[in-house]
Parts: sequence; structure tokens; C-alpha cells
Amino acid sequence: MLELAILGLLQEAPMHGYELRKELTAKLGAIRAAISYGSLYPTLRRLQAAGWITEADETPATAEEVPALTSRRGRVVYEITAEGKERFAQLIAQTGPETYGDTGFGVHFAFFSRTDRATRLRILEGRRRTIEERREGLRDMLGRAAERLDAYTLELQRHGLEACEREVRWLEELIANERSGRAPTVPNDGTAGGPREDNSPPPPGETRTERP
Amino acid sequence: MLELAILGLLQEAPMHGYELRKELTAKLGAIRAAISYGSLYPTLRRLQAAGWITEADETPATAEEVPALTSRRGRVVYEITAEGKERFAQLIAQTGPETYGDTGFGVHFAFFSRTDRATRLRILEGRRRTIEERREGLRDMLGRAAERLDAYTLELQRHGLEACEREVRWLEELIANERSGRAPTVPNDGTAGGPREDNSPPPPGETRTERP
DNA sequence: CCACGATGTATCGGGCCGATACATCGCACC
DNA sequence: GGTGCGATGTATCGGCCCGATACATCGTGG
Repeated sequence: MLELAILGLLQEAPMHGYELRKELTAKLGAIRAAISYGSLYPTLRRLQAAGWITEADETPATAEEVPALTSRRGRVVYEITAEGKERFAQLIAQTGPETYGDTGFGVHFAFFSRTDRATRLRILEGRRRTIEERREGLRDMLGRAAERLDAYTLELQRHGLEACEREVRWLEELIANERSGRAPTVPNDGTAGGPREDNSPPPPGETRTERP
Repeated sequence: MLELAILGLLQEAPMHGYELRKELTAKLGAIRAAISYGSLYPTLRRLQAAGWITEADETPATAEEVPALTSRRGRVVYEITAEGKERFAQLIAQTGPETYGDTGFGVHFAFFSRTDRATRLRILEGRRRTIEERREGLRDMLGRAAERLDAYTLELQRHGLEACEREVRWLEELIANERSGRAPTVPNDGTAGGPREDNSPPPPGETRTERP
């Protein structure tokens, strides 16, 4: 999961670890608290060893100042390689059971603007299926096995059930939007850091789903 | 987290691994999919090594049949020890930052009927604080840094923000209920497997928060 | 009679986290 | 002028937990 997210972010701009973590936290803030350095740095080394990313040399111009006076070391900037981009495309397109779990889905969704529409639909529908199953399980629990559980546990289930129902509705909306060829919600033409349209971004559309 | 959950469940009845997993999945179904055996069995061994649990001898009566014909082995039943109960009480009462994370909070909440009211309030308020902070982070993101993110990422944040707001409201309700000395929601007098009232269960009350 | 799904125990490699350590930079405060 | 502190920045270590995998038993239905 981290691998996918890092590859995705580095596709927008070269970055060093600290920066990467901040961007990661911003982009995935809705689904996970903050990425630990204990995961980030090992993953970076793993990706570098695999050849998906490389260390970029800083100081774009005026190179041969004084090489090691004050020893400006620190801040290892990474950039994605051609193989890395390939790897990202492969990871983003392949859907498995882990794609539909909470974290997996969130990460994939966060990079939907780099995902083709067919894959987007596949993921949204798979996620819906997963949540529907969880919902059914909770309904069964609250129906049949209710007397076996204490009031607090039941309340937890009830709250979880509500969250499931809400998410299914959300997914339905998104799926309908995808099918009708609209952008997700906000008519925000993605003028972000490096918005290359190499991967079929969603067609623009002023029609937003009404959500006041 | 698993440690706490296992200790809590074994306090209701002795169980073997498979059964434990099912009960765990039932009780925590709202917050996590299913506990992996790759976590369960090592944890059981860890707990046994620490002396919190022991293997219970099956076959309560009629022991000396034929000892090993068909070799009825398998099904290792565990039961909690006195030290285990102490450990559970200690774990359930101690609150730290990890108590307020998604999983930690869920597990603690699932065992609220074995938690005294002061601790319940502390946990609910800590959780509320945590979610409020996450909510503020998402609001900032959707306000200031909105143009840096693409439409899909924004939609993810928006959905996450809504979930935060909803959970805060839910927590407010629960906190109010706790303060006024009412049971959580359903007027279910907890007649479960072994509902010992050694730990000040919530006072009963027919007044349920209206939620049709 | 045997295949299949449920029950049941167990291990292994690997991803990710929390704690911890350490070094630099800029700025505010005294 | 110094000094301390918070942000920036890289890195490791132990440990929890997961997914994949293996294997054995039991009851049931084709």
C-alpha cells in the first residue's frame, strides 16, 4: 500500500522523505492518521533497491561551490524512474481482495485521477460488494444474535451498520457519476502540481451532485 | 489490542482458538474484518507464557476411557487465570493515545460493560478529542489546500469529514448518556454468557435515545 | 465411497507502527 | 549576544498483526 502511494506521489514531483510523509498525510488524511517513519524509510530503500525510484542530485545549477564546507548533507531527494511508473500503472490497475479493504480502497481512490474509468468502476463496485457483505453480517448480528451481546457491543454494531449503509449510498453515487461520465463532485479542474493528463482523467462537467 | 480482547472474551467462558476467533469476529465485526490465525495463535502462546491464561483440561467427567484410541487431540481449550483477570483490569483501565485510535477505541468500547463509568467517560472524551482533531485537519485541507488536490482526493476528504462529524455527534450522545447514568441505547439488560456485575455495569434505564 | 465444506491447529515471511536517537536550522526571547 | 526550543530531517529496532500456506478430522450428501 505504501509502495503504491509513494510511487503515486513521486509521479507528481521529486521529494525527500519528510516532505513525502507530509504529502502522504495530506492525501490520505481521511483514512489513516500519519505514516510512520519506521515504514517510510525502509519502503524507500526497498523501492530504490528494486529500481522504481532513484536519488536525485540536488543543486540543479552552480554545482562546484565548496563541496563539503558545512557539509550540506541530509535531505535525500527521490524521483521515480521509468520502471517505477510502469510499476505504478501495474499496481493501480490490478484489483484483488485487499483493494477493497479500508486502507487499500482509500489509497486506490486517492489516485483515481491516474486510473482509467474501467478500473475505477471495478474498484468502486468491489468496494461496494465488500461493504454490503459487512453490512449484512452486522444486520444478522443485530437480528439473530442480539441477546448474546451486551448493550455496548450492540451499540457499536449499530453505529458500524449505519456507517456501512452510509458508505454504500456514497459508493452508489460515485458509481452513477462514473457511468454518466461526470467528475466526482467538485468541478475542480485538477490544476495541481504536475497534472499530466497521460492517464485519462475524468471528463470535466459542471453538473455536480447536489450536496449542500 | 488482541491481548485485551482475548482476555476479555475468556472472562466470559473458556474457549479454544477457533471459537475465540469467531467470537472475536462477532464482537469486533463493526471495526475489523476478522482476526488472522497468524496473530491469534502466537498471541495465545504469549499469554500462556506470561501466565494470563492456561490450557483447560477437557472431558469434565468420565476421564479414563481409552486414552489414545482415535487420539482425540486437537481443540486446545484456554481459560483465564486470576493473574489474567488482573491483567485485563489493568489494560482496560489504562488509557493512552492508542486507546483513542480506531482499533483501540473499538476494542475498549466493546468491553465497556466491564469498565467502570469514570474510565468509560475518559475514553469517550479522549476519542472525541482525537476525532475532533482529525476533523479540523480535514476542514483545513478542504479550505486552504483545496486547489492543490484533485477532485477525487477532495471527495475522499469530504466523505471522511462527514464521517468525523457523525462520529463526534455519536460520541456526544454517548457521553451525555453516561453522565446521566443511562444505559447506552437499547434497554437490553445484559443477560449474556456470564454477566457478572463485579465491575459496575451501567445502571438500567428505559429511557433510550430516540433512534427509530 | 468419497468429495467437499466446516472445524481445528500451526508456521513463516513481510509490512507497518511506536519509540527512540541524533543532527541542523531559524527565530524568538532574554 | 547567546541560548533554547520547535520545525525539519534521516534512520533503526523490537514487536504486533496479516495473508498465505499446510495439514488433519468430522459430518453430510451425491
